[in-house]
Order: sequence, then structure tokens, then C-alpha cells
Amino acid sequence: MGRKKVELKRIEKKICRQITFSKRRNGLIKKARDLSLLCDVQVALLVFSSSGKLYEFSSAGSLAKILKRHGSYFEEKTALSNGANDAELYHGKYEKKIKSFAELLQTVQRQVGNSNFEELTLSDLEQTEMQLDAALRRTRARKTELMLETINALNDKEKTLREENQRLQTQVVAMNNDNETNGMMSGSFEPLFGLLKQ
Amino acid sequence: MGRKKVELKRIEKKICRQITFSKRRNGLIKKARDLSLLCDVQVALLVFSSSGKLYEFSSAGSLAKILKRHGSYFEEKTALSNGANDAELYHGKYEKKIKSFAELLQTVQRQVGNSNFEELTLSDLEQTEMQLDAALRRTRARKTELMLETINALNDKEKTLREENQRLQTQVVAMNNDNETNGMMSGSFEPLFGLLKQ
DNA sequence: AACTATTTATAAGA
DNA sequence: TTCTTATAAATAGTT
Repeated sequence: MGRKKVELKRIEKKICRQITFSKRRNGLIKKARDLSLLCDVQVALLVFSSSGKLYEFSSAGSLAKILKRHGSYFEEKTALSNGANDAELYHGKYEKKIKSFAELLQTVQRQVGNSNFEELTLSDLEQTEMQLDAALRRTRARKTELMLETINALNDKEKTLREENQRLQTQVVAMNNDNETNGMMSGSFEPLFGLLKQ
Repeated sequence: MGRKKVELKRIEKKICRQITFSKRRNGLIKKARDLSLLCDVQVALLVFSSSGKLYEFSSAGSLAKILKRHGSYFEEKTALSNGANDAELYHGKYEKKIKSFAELLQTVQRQVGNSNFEELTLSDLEQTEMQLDAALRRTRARKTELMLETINALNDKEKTLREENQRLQTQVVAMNNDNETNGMMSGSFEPLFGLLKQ
């Protein structure tokens, strides 16, 4: 958005870099504000200049709250190991994952061009690292999401089974009473009730 | 920047709001990345959707480092470690999580001494990175472990309930047959079997 | 800090 | 959802 298209790499001339920083920083903060306003979401933005000065924006309430929220998200949603056997959890969504993973690789490849690994610059690698890191986080978040879904589904199923169980018991008791009234049966059903307690 | 100029206020129609959120969120993250790249500065961006999903960007490896830096920048007023005033927003377990997160940061701080972040040596940082990485791995592993345990326990419980359910049904059928034989009862129990299929 | 030529982002429509 | 396109907005280079 200017007289020329800019390459996405560190601007070498310090003066230009500082001017661009000033312009884009303001633009970014404005866009962060717009997003939080238009879409009614929480946004926190921190920018440290190379001289160590901090510029920040945060929607609604304090930055601290948003950071805290992130802190708990960090532990609760993102923190997961790689070690699980997930085959059963993934179901049909596997295809999608594969696709997005392939896309990620393409993005990375596009990013680093056709260059040899030896020829990659530090910033190429940094960007790649960031992308991989982001992908890893997404994968982890999705994994947790799926596990939580499974747990919820199992909880629901358990509830349904318990209810059904309860109904059957009531029925058995009722029939048993009918039979006793008619002197037909008088067995004890206690063993069956034990399971309800667990 | 579209067909029409938009008013800077919450978009009322939910669908439109979500579409705009998706578009602008991507745009914002891209711009954050551009800024950090072009101007060689640290940027952290957190966006929470109204459904609680987190989208984030952070330059320079870990978000934790940027948060830490922010923490020391505002040591007196905000900070992750003094979570008292926000208690209403968080349940007990959140407090704990936050506390442990804060403690982790403190550990890091202790480790790197009282020095400024700028003054740390490369090997200081490497060691810190390794420790944080190890802590994160432990946390993740434990989290997965707990979730898998929960899932297994629920599966066991489901199995037990199903077995019990089956037994009760058999019993109901048997009693029903007895009654029919004796011309006492002849109600249908079909509704009860429906649930077995799920 | 202002100015524009351009690029970029995106609102609405398909 | 994804793409297309007209238009608004951001901004690179200039003054």
C-alpha cells in the first residue's frame, strides 16, 4: 500500500525502519481497536520497539485480565503432549487435518523459496519456526478439543444409561411387587442395586 | 476498505460479525507479523473470540518471553503475580493455575538473576529455554495422562452400565413372559429397548 | 508532518 | 465456505 511493493524482510536503513515502525505501529493498533469494537472480542497487543519502549493496546478491561485469561488457556488448552493414541478420536476430520498440514508445508516451502537449506537466512528460519510453532499449537488445541468432546460424549452416554437403568429397575420392582401380590415370585434384587452407587 | 465505509461500532448481525471477525483477525495477524519482520521488533497479539477460542501471534519465539518482558516493564502496577483484584472472574482452580504460571515466571527470574533481559548472555537464555521447555513438556504429559485416564474410566463405567442394563432387560423380559404365561400382564416393553441401540 | 501514487485489506455479492 | 470485485484504507516514497 504505497508507491512500491515492499519485501517482507527487515528494512535495513535505520531511518526508514523507524519511520515505517511508527506508521505501521499506529496502523496495527488502530486495526486491533477496530477488530475488538466491530466484532466485540477481546484483543491484547504488545509492541516493543528495538529501543525497549512499549506500545500496547487492549480492549475491554485491563490487559492483565486478558493476559491471565491467556495464562489459563495456555495451561488448560494448549499444554498437551504428543504421546497419545489418537486414532479413535480423529474420526472423519483426519482428512481435513492432512489437508491443512499439506497446506502448511506448502506455505513454508513458498516462504523459503527454492533455496537450499544451507542458504536460508536466519530470518527465513525464524519465520519458519514461528509457523511451525503456530501449527503445533493449533494441533495441540485441536487434540484437547477432541479429547474434551469425547469426555463429554461419554458423560452424556453414561447419564442416559443410568436413567435407562433406573427405569428398568423401577419396572422390575413394580413387576416383582405385582408377582408377590399374586404369590408368584419373591426373589431378592439387591445385587442389582449395588451398581447404582458407583 | 470495502464496498462501503463501515461504522466503528459492534456489528449487530451475528453472521456478518463472524465473517468480519474471521477476515479482520487474519488481516490483523498478518499486519502484526509484517511489523515485527519489517521493523525487527517484538510483537505479541492475543485475540479471544466470543466463543472463547484463542488466536495469537507472537514474534520472537515464545510468547512467554514477551509476557515476561511486559511483566517486568510494569512490575509495580499490573503483573501476573498479583491476581487478587480479578478474583470474581476466576474460580478457585483458575487462581491456582495463574499462581503456578506466575511462579514459573518467578523461577525464571530467579534463575536469570536480577539482570535486565537485555543483559542476559546467550547461555543464560539457552538454559532458561531448556527449563521452560522441560516444564512445559511435563505439564503436557500430565494433562494428556489425566484426560486419557478420565476417558478410560468413563469407558469402563459405560461398559458396566451396559452390562447391568442388559441384565435388567433380560429379567424384565423373563418376568413379562412369566406374566403372559399366567395371563396377568401383557404390556409392551419396546420403548425400553430403543435406548440399547445408541 | 503532509502529500499522493499505489498497494493492500476487505464489504458485499456470487 | 470460498472467490470475486469494487471500494475504502493504509502506507512507501516523496516533499
